[in-house]
Amino acid sequence: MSDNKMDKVDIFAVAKRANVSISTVSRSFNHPELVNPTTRKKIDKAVRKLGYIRNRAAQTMHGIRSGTIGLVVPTIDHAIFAEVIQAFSDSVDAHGFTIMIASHGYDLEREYAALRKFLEHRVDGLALIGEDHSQETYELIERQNIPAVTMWNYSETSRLSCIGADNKMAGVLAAQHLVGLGHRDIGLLFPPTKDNDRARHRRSGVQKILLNAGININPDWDAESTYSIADAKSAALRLLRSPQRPSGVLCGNDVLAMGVLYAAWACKINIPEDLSVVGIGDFKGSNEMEPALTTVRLPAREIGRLAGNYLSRSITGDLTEKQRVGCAIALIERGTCKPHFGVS
Amino acid sequence: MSDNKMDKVDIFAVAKRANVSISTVSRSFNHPELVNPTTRKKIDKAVRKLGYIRNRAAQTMHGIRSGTIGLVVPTIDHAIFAEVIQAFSDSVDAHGFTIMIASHGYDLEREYAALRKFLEHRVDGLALIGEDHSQETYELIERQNIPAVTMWNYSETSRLSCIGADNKMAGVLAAQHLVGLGHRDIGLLFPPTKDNDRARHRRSGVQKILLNAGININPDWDAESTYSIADAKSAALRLLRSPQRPSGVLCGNDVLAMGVLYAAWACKINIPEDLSVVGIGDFKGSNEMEPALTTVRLPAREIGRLAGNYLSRSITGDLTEKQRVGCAIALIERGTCKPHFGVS
DNA sequence: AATAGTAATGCAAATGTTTTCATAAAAACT
DNA sequence: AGTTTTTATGAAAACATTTGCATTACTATT
Repeated sequence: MSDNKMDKVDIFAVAKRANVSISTVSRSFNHPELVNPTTRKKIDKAVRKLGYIRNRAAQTMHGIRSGTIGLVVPTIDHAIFAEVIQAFSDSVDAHGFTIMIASHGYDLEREYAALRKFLEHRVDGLALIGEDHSQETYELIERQNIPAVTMWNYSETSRLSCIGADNKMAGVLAAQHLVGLGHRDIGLLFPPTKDNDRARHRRSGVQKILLNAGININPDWDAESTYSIADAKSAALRLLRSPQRPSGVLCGNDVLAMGVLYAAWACKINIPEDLSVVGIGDFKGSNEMEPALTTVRLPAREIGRLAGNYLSRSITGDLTEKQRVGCAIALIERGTCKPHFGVS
Repeated sequence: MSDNKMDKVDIFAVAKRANVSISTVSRSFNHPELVNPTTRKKIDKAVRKLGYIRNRAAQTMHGIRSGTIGLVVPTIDHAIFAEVIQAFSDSVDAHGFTIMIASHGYDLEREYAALRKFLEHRVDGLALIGEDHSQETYELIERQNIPAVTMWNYSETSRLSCIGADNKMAGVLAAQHLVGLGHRDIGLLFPPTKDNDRARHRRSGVQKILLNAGININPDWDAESTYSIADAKSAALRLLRSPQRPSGVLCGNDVLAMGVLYAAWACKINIPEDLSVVGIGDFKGSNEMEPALTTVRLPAREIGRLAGNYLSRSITGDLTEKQRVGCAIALIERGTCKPHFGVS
């Protein structure tokens, strides 16, 4: 056998086969310009023959970066997080980093545990979602000497670097649109706001506008749903079947809005003639629905990309300051809203 | 300052502060029963005071497992992969492993590169999607001494362990259903099948049934679309606007089917009265559509969970043999199909 | 031809752990 | 009280690399 896969193949094996010292082998990887091209060729050949793969753990022990970034999200299985993860991943991948990922299911204790594990692996940077984290988590991150960034949230006073959008403003825009169209009987469909600053801020934006307009929310029309179409649809069904139903519904995000659309069809309620619906997020597919969903656009891919870049560049030392980026958001008028002139 | 965050805090720092040797510190982590409870307390206190976090890289160098698993998927931002990733993640997380993730965008060279990186990090196991991989990739994996599993595909003769479903059968079930309802003018909407065994096998199952039934596919009705609602909708729009349109459409997966549904609504074609649609996958939300989507159920979460368990247990040594698991699939009749009795 | 400079390589220390082996102290037996 | 056993701890080697320093062998300069 030419390749004896049983013997461990480390840098010594390569050195032996190429008839050089391990220093030379190491150098030919890390500073190829310092080694004679002929020698380099011998080494490359030995490497290929033996199937040698460098041991990053050993490098990391030297204080060399691990080349990994830790990413913790509430859940992966989420249209919106999947999109941001993808963009983030593409971005850090381009810089040569490898992602470690974990999801905590909106449990901040699990989030803390995941971060600890990442730190044991000596990740070079950390990325999180939103600004709701345990005190312990914040302290843990600040104690380390590595960059960290949160995505989706934006605030001038955030404790960590953030790249996101003003969620309160998103709620404001959504509510203003519906109110501006003359709606006063407005239903709400939001996710639970505990440990979820994005949902909480959106909701508070909505409430501010409704308050200003002198509209108060009928408790029957104040629905809650987890992020799941099935859940959203059944919550919306209850809402739409209440004695009198609202003329418009504001949703915490597009998936919930989709649930409302389905529920409306199931009840033979026409959209937008009989009911106006506004989402938040502008997920993939929201533009393709029939009618297309009116929503507030939050640029998921841009956020992921910018965060990935920021983190990568902070790690390599190109960037040193904390950064707070608020991406532009805008109401996208499509087909799910109509002016309302009914009796109030 | 009590916590001098500037000095590097390693096991020596802890030992010094607790007035013991590093051996004792190490032991108190790995074999706590061997160290005096009083000493242990001192050590714990020093650990907390210093914010010490163990260095997994150093442990890994010792031949101790890295505690990581590498997962490569075509894309993360995909309803179906997101679901399988989530289930896989939850499952390996329960076993204490951390996931490294990468996506290759259906480019097998990038897949190979991602696997190499994982191996540099000395992952304890590998998970991939499907059976279409480069020769190099297979050889790379087989050369290593770690377990690997592929998800979504199933075959008695797969080169690696697999946990998935018989995709050809999925195509067969979908086609049989439509043919069984009397449809003979059948359109197809499939993703590109290059380097995608799942799509290819589904399609071949469909073709087998259509051939048996003496139906051949009108080239105008043989549409292709990437996995994106926008793409699927516009492809479906072209299909439905062709001179004569089919009475039924078979789709490579549920997202494409959703595109067809949207396209149909846009064309004022009633479903299922004027057009029958069958998907494959039974994604989250497929049951909530109006009408609910008739599809072939593939158990994404189960696949992810089983694969995670299999890999974890193979790593810890509980399991040693290669495994090939075919999960049950079934046609789920819902609201998007109707018998067809028109002229053929 | 002698000297200085440069290119290529090797030696050995360092990195942060775990673990084996040795040793000391304490506890349990006669 | 002396011996054996048990418990608790430390010293040092091992893990797979990188890198500063030393050394050797060329090449160019006087």
